[in-house]
Amino acid sequence: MSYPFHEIEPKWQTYWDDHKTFRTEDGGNKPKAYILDMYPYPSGAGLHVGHPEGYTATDILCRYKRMKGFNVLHPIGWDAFGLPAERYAMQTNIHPRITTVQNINNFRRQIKMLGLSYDWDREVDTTDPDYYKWTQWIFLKIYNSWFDYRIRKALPITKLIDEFEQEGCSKIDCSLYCGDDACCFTADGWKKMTRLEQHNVLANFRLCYIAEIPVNWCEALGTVLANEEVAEWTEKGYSVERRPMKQWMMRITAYAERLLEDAKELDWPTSTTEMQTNWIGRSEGAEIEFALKGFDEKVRVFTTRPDTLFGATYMVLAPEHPLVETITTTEQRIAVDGYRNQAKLKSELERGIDAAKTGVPTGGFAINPATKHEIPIWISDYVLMGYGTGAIMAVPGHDERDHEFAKKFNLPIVEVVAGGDVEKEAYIDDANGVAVNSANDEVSLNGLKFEDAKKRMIDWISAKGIGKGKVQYKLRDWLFSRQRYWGEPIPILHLEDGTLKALDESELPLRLPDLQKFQPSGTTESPLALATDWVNVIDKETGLTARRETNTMPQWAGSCWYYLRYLDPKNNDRIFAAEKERYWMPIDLYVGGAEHAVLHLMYARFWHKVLYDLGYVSTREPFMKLRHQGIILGENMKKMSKSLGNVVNPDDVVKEYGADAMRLFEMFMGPLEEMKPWSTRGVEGVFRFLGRVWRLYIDDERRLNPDIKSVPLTPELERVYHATVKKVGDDIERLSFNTAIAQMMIFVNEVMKSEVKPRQILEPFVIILAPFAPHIAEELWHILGHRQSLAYEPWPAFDPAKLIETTVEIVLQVNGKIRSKIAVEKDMPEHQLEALCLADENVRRHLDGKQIIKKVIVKNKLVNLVVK
RNA sequence: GCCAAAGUGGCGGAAUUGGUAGACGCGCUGGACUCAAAAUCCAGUCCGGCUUACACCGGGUGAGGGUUCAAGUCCCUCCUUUGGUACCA
Repeated sequence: MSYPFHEIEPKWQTYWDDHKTFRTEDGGNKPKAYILDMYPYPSGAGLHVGHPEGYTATDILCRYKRMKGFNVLHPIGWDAFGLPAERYAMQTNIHPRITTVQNINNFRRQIKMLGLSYDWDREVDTTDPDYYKWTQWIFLKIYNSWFDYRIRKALPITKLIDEFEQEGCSKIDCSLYCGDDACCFTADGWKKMTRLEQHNVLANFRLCYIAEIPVNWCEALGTVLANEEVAEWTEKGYSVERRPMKQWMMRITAYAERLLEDAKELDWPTSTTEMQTNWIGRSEGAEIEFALKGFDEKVRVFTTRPDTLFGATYMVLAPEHPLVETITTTEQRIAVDGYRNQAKLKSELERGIDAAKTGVPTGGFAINPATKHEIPIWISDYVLMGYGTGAIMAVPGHDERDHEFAKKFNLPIVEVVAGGDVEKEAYIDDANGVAVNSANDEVSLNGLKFEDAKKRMIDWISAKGIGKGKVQYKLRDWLFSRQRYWGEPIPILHLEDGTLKALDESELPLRLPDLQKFQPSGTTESPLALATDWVNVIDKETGLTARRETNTMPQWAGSCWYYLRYLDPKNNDRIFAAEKERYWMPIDLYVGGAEHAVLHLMYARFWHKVLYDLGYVSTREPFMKLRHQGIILGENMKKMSKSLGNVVNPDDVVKEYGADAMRLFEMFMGPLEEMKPWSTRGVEGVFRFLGRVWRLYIDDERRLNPDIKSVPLTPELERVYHATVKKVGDDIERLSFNTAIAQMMIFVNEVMKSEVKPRQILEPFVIILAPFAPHIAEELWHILGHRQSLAYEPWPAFDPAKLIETTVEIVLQVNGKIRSKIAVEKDMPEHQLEALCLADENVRRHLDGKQIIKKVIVKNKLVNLVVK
């Protein structure tokens, strides 16, 4: 007979809803625990078995923590903007709002069906204007801020204007903001600028800005994609081309150093921290200026090996480098233009696939500042415009790529670090190499190892004013705009005088206009461009005509801060109350998919740091502890997919075995973070376990099993009970749910075997079971005579004294091999153990005729005799 | 190529600090109950040898080496799988 999960699961779900059992108060005397799931994108396909894995894990921890006396914040919401809903609208003309609401309703039904203990009063939906009002509000905060490198933090742009008015830009290193166009001005100079001029200067400083950059444009989707999104869509068969477009960017690069540093204090999977570190890609080196033969312009290069400057025998520019135009000679013009046109057609990815070196000489020459030699300047697509300065000094003796290129095009190779054979291959050992052939009238690196040589070279170029030490990052600014309808409108006006104007906070939310059609605009603008009434406005303040920004925000925007809105989800006056933020933050545990290792998790950290600098949040980092749930494969060990027909639908599993069995199985499969296959047999296994639990407590008449009585405990039952309380608690704390479940099975097996079923351990066992299988536990608790939910019952205590076994098994070894086992009293002194070992018949057989040369005795564990 | 994580029975996995490898579950085998089946319960189940049996012996945690009285666990080399990355100067 199976137990009536069909009846009891909906019953308790209704009870929890009606009683708002899991509503959380802000504050109080209890210690707090903020335990967060990555909220889902509510797709039309409904919940996948992968979702409940992470959700069940956190749910168990939350239910346990409540019993341990914590005030637990455990919310859920919907990441509901996004391309799938919009694409569906393009096909059907059904407003994405409608499908989004339907999908959310379905997801909510499925999540409730699993008995997850969320505080539903805190549900958020990123597409709700009351939510995206605050996404836009953060956008404005970021737009109206700049990063002050002197104190390494963001400040309101008004502070910068004040400074400009007082002392111009004299105290600021403008090259960090304006690059080569650094336009230095005095306070007077600032005041004399026109509105537009001032606007343009400030644009260089803002954390959010518009730039014309080559982007990944997808014609079929009618939108640009971030570099990191390209792979996802090309896999689905969409093609992407590179074209320069004006796009909104966020200056995440300003935070590169802090993102790197603060990651050290996080309890995250090493692979995830590692991926972020690689993504940021910090490297230390120098920027060096090379003079051009016959031109006044200089070329700047970035190198991590300034110690090899004497070995730079040629230079390579990226095909898109602006100076290519200037230096190309008439003889080389045709070849250079041809090569540049070819390079333009290739994406960065395609350039990488064909690793064979190509390139053409420009005919121009640069002067190596150390050797004074004229070195030829080539262009090649192995130099990327997007990294460093888009130009390199080529040192074929000590760089593999330069070596390959030099070999192919017969360029000179000079050894400047001794230790290898530079004719054969580049010698790149920076730990052992010693500088040679590296001296001129002013400086010599000869005899120095890498670190010293590098330092001396940087000192020299700095003194000469032709370069400086520099830290370079791979990380690029965040491409923030998308040509979509179904996203947060960017609250910016383009005024007719060419300036941008941010909306005032009081004008938020800037709502999406309703559209009749959801087709792409036909231009590179989003469908919002078609909403002419919405787009064209008059700016009240200046009276100028204006156009609204038609780009919308990327899907990451809403998820960059949703964890903060949960703290105070209904607040209409503020993004959240400061005291609530101080009470709840930071997040104690964050669980979600590893696919968000760099994107979501880095963008969210970035926004958090800006909000921290501006004083809105009190912690440097949002997510103190992070874990990823592993992917659940299909029964055939392959990734679940519709085409393979191995997708498991939670609705079917719950229908057949119930939510408790589903939860239990997902946790019993193996370690949370590992990849593991679904197994219907496995579900049946835990389902049988729940059936055993039911029959242990309940007789055929649905009454309490009459064998459950207040009777004295046997020592065996007492020990297994206390061991279970301890192990299940410990295992939940370290998210080792599979072993916790195994221990509960051991307990139930023991009690089933026993004639006596003492109420004093069976009653608290229901509490131990409850975090894992809450419905059956509530029902048993009820039948045991309680009239309230067990959600806040205290977690049972265990008595460590009861765990100690009075007898222990001692392993007797000879030469490390087990020869016998004996049961002895605990803490038997070593000399007695030794005596018993020597007396053991089987041990003696192996000692026969041999000499004992060493005795290893570990109390309560083993005796090992070493013989010869 | 580079970086990271991981390789344990027929299967999913356990072994938290160097100290009894294989907990728990699945599957399988045998038995009980039943007219029969399902369900349930009991027993066995790493591989091999020997044995009526209890026992006993040998081997065993991807491969090979090392440290140690003792290694799934620590060190070195290699192989495989998964994830990330892709000329980042």
